[in-house]
Amino acid sequence: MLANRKKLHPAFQRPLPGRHTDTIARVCKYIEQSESIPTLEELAKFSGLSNYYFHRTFKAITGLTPRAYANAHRTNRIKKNLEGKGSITKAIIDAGFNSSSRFYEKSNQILGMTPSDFRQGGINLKIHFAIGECSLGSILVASSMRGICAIFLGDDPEKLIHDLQDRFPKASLIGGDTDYEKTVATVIGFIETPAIGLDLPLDIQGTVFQQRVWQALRDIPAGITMSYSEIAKQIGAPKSFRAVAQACAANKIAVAIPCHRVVRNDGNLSGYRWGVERKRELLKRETKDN
DNA sequence: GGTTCTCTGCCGC
DNA sequence: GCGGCAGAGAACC
Repeated sequence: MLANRKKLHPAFQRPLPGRHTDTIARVCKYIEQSESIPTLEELAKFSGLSNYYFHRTFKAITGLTPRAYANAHRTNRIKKNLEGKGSITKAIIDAGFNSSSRFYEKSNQILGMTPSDFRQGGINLKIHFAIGECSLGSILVASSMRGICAIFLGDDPEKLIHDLQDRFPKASLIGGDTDYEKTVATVIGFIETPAIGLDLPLDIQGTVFQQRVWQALRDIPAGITMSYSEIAKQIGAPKSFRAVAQACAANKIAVAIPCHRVVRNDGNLSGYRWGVERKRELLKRETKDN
């Protein structure tokens, strides 16, 4: 079943991490230290590569485009700034947004709520959720305004709801919405037949590093598995395989961010937050589909 | 609403 | 391995 683990899928036949890992790491620092988002040209110049090749190399190593990396960093910065004291406008400007009105236009997209709600710990954040049953047991699907923010699997529906409360302690959780049942049905359909894919927006919240790991996971095609250290190499941080494992464990969106496709170096399944038997079953289905 | 920038697929050397 | 073009779409002003 795991014999194809070493085969290089076409998705990975692109500029390989390694040769420019150091350069890209320097570019990442450069982005982090910049007050505003540097242009592609500026970054390419800094790296010594052409715009085109720099862009592809950056994405191959970090899993994010330079713009997406800079945006993710800026989002983290605004969140940090809002946790501190001082005015919201100052927090926005200090994070590198050139005007607060522009930020407000997109605060829902960026924070999922207004900055003042965010400051209060997401007190007005609305999350719709529903519980269903699938062949893997109980399933909870939850969405914020931006998209699916959680998919949990388990045996006990009550426990899944408690988990959701723990993960989003201040949000108002809205259950029993019949419209939302459709979303759950779509997700269940995807779990039963992974080959159909999941064409729903995701609300992926995490640190820049976690997002890089999760993006790398989403790049693993169905039917293929990778090890934690392979993922670490893939994102240009070969020594960070433990952090990769932690990022996998922190994944809140089961199956859609396929952390089940990450296994141990020797091919053993290793752990799975939602039960190793479910991991085995998911991988079995995916190899059957291919 | 026009302009500029970003991103990706494809190709050539 | 690397650079370049074209075209679509997003972001900006």
